[in-house]
Amino acid sequence: MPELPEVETTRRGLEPHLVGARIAAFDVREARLRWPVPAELVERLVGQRVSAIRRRSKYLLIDVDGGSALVHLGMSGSLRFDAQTDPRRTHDHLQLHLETGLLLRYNDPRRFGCWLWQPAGETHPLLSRLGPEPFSEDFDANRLWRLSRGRQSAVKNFLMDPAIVVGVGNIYASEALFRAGIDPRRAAGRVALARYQRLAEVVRTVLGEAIDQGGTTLRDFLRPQGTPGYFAQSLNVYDRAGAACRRCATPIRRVVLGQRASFYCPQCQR
DNA sequence: CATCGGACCTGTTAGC
DNA sequence: TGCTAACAGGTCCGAT
Repeated sequence: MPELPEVETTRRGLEPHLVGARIAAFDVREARLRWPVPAELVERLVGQRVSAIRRRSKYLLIDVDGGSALVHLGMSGSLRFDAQTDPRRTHDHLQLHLETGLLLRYNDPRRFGCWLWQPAGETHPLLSRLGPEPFSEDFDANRLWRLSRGRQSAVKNFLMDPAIVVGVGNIYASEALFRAGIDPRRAAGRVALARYQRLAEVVRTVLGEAIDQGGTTLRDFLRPQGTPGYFAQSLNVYDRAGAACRRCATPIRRVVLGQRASFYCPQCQR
């Protein structure tokens, strides 16, 4: 489900009620996530006060003394604030009881997400090989151009490679390539520098606009307070196969690249 | 190295 | 109405 804008939206929704709160209890109802939830995580979190919540790529880091909970939402994970009296729902696998009385619940039907422990001062192996954040200075056209030379794989797959740049998932890769006018099937090594210039810009603007809109709610994404995101109404190509291009009215096409559905306008994207 | 396919899971929907 | 197959916002890992 979540790409960078949805994770950032989640982070912003958690921040006001989570930072400064002490964790009174941490219930693991189902430890079988992508990797088993380690017992150490429970020991490390209970009794601690949350000092910050950060995001790196699509991971959330909940900081306490001694380290951080490293949280990934996978395809179907979500975090939600509940009152103590709200009943647990199906797939509510974890719950943090805050001393304020709020309950932070982690729901994840497919269990592709993870909750792990990262000791202070260490970088978890999952984070160690990630490329730059899209809003950082390290992400620019030169990087895209340099790293793509000789690459035969589709530029869409290249853009979704977290070693190149983090946070661009299936929705926003299609959307960015539409805005840049680049055919998603084009070999990454056959995209010129000037076009990567445009791509780097629109990756930032599309992600930024999506964050401003609270993310994209296609089926079930909700913010921690229960409200949907509104970026779905701004999508130009994603999930619009057969519909008219908003720019030229040509029917949007769907193709599969790297086993993922990809959408583009055959007229606007070359 | 780059690239590909399979793996991990459950829920929803389209199609017969 | 019921069954089945395809598909879903991620990404790691092993084989080639």
